[in-house]
Amino acid sequence: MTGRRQEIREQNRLSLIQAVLDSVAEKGISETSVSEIIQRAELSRGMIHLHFGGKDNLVDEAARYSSEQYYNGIYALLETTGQTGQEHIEMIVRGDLSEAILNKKNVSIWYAFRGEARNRAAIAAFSDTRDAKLRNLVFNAFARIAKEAEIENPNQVARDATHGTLAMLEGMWTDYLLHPDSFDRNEAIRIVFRFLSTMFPKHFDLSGAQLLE
Amino acid sequence: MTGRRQEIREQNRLSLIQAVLDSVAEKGISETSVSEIIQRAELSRGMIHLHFGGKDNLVDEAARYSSEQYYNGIYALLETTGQTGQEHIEMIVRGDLSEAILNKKNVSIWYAFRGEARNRAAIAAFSDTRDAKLRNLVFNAFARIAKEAEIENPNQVARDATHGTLAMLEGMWTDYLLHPDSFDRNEAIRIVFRFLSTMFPKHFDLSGAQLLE
DNA sequence: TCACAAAATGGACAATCGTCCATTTAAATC
DNA sequence: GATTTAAATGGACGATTGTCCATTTTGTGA
Repeated sequence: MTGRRQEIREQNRLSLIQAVLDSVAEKGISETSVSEIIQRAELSRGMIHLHFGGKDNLVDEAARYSSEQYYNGIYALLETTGQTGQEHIEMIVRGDLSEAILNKKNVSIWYAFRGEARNRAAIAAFSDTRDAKLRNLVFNAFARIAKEAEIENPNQVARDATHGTLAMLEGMWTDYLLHPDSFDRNEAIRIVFRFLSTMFPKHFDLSGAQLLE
Repeated sequence: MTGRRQEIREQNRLSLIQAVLDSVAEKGISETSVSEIIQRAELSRGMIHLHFGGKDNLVDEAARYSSEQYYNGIYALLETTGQTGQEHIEMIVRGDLSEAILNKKNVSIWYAFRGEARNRAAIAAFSDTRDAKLRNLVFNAFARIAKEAEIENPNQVARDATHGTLAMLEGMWTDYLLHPDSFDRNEAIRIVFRFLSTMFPKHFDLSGAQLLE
């Protein structure tokens, strides 16, 4: 059994991570100080050093946690649907643009970390890992679709489709970042599906362009 | 005549802005301190307060300058080509993905500022202005194309094409940010043109997918 | 060449940063 | 209930932050 002692310890550890993410979302990385963090977590100053050895390690850990949460969210969605390539793609697109994943807090956090990624190796690594995992899921799905479509050069087409789809989703996130209140989720999904249906007319049409409930 | 005095003054002002941009590109916003800036500009500590009233104003001004540089670069390219819709779109896409505009320094700066945009009104405003100006150029070009194409609902199609194209370009920038050394400029352009040619087959084909020399 | 003023300097300053550890608290064990 | 010890506390610490101004420098016009 996990003793009450260890339980509290882990809960405090998590509180610190959540406090970092809240602060980054609300005030940005440059205003996320040790004082800010421990005030939000309602813990004492020494806890950061105790649990993580220093502030930088804590921030890195928060970035890792956040990346993992995103991927887990997408992956969980895939287990609620069928296993065909188009079902996977549809679910990834709709999930990536859903309120549960694409929301003000997540977007703030994600872009704040991205802005620092180039100068912080650990953050870049988590960002890359998330990206590579997602890319892999999407490519595998498109590879199956391209094979079925009996086109020439299916591998290259799958590659381009993966690249194009992810680039477009990325762009939609940026739109949301810049104009969260005027962002039109339906329009965003429709445009991605317009792209999908022109590339694979037999596999996609605009009827798939629905918001995730 | 502009006296030598005023000339030096303006040069120093510009040195400070350039120093901020260099520092942001190399070290990130959070490591861009007053000490760092004046060391790069080889000027004295008081100059920031003298010219800009404070560090925050200087950083805002650097963000404004950077946004303006981007837009001016694109706009200058448009004056070297024809005035048809497809010529404009081709030039914008090729310019946006050219080495002169999409390079390590610019990308670092752009994403660093973006990461702070949500928490700094001034930076968000410049980011928005650049975005709106570009969006306007692209929409006008697509509107002309959609009109010629004699399709139904040309306005909506032009809107979607604008949204999709800009989202894709945005995504390509992110790719470059994350993997500047393995980024394939040719592939990026090809994918955008694949999108364009499926939307407007009479106006675009893959022959336009060439790097800007 | 001299007097004036605009521009630039660089250090003083309080505030805040992150780190670290002597001390206190409280869960676990006897 | 007493003892042990892991966990948590919170303040001291030096380093660094951005601001500001008394002083010095230097171009300009008399």
